[in-house]
Amino acid sequence: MQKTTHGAKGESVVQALRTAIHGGRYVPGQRLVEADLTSELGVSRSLLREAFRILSAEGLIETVPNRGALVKRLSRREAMELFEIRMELEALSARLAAKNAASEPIRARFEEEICEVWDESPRISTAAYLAENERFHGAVFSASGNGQLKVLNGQMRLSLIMAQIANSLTASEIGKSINEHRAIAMAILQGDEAAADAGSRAHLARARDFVASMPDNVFRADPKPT
Amino acid sequence: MQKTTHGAKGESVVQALRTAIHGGRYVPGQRLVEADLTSELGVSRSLLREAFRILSAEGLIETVPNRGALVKRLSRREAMELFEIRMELEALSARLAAKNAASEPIRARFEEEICEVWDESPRISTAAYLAENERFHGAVFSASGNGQLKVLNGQMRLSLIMAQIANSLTASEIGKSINEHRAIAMAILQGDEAAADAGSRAHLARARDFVASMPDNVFRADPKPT
DNA sequence: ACTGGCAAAATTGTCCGACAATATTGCTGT
DNA sequence: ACAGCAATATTGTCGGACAATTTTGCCAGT
Repeated sequence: MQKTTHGAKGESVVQALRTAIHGGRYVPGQRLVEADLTSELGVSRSLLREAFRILSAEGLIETVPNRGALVKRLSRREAMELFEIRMELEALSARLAAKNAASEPIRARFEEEICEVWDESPRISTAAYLAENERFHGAVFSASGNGQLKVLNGQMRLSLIMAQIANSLTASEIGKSINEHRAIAMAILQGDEAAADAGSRAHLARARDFVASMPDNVFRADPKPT
Repeated sequence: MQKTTHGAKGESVVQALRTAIHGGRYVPGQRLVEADLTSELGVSRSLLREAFRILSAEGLIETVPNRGALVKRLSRREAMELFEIRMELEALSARLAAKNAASEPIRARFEEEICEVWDESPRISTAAYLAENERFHGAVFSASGNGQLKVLNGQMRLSLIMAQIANSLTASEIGKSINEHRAIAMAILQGDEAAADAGSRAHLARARDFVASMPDNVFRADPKPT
């Protein structure tokens, strides 16, 4: 095993920060101080700042001039806008996946990635559900066969929304979500595009309404209240 | 007028590169050498590299380890995937815009931004059409009122696709495109969501088919032809 | 105690120079 | 025309430097 391939360090920094944010180790709104992170990650400011740019473009962090980077905290409006978009992208993805279900390798991969969905027992923890949720949606996007779509999915900041509302998730809500996952999975595996589309939209609509029902304090205050 | 607000230089570099690429001053596939650009733009390598990361995340350039940045050249597959997505996003955007047409300020702004579409005379040049095309689609996304959607639109790399096929554009194709723009604009202004949706899809489908008809050499060779 | 205000400390924006690793170019002899 | 190799160009990453700006901590005054 070689040292490092001269130029993979940058990517590893990005990855480290990404998983730290996804995993909730840095919470929305938290400030990311360069000096702290450079010593913590053992990289120079140059690399860290390049990583910030990448994460910023992904929407995971945001940078305020002269104040640096902070973990993005979505406003209610942004969250709703994202759901509006997500509904279309997920529906498209589900339709494509259903069409692709005829292809054996794609189908096999998909079935393996989502197998946990068939487990009807309650989930062990909220964190476990959040991870499963990301895996499920990721699997659908992968099965869609559209690489660009999968990239765009990464920009929908699912994990940020979840991090902001995680505390309010109830077992009942989680149960509903997983039941819907199951319905979508079945539709895809049966190659039923219309059902996959409708199931995805229903799933997203319910999730959207749930998020919409959250109190203001879980969201970043919207700019310009006149 | 003050010097600069301490920290706007980075953004200006990004903007300079962006417009240079959009405007075709750097062509797809062209390599972007750091040393050249730092002296040309008068900034340090640090800033230039940060700009590269941003542009890369936007999909305008791509970076190969140890070879640096080059203007992105889309493969046929990527272009088709983007059209598939764009069809959904534009249709959504058009529906939302149609719904918003009832709002006077939004409507006024939209009408102003797309006024050129009513001009039925042939366009002065391909470049003029390309600019008009971006303005039109941008206007629809703006009128949608969904900020995230507008951001996503920027990631669809319309300008890259156009740069790759610009030479093959005929006056007839341009005419068709603008007629479709007109139809979409009318549907939006009349608040006819269904027509706006259908018009957008038709427009995108035709554009997709046209791009699909291009010969292989305008695209980047696809990886893995086994 | 509380508050406004100011100086000190922390932090960011930007530049520069350095050096190893890798890629590209150009020469050499055949 | 060409394989091989050396010279050169370019990227990846680091560390330091310094001005502009923000944040913090302290103090006087009411």
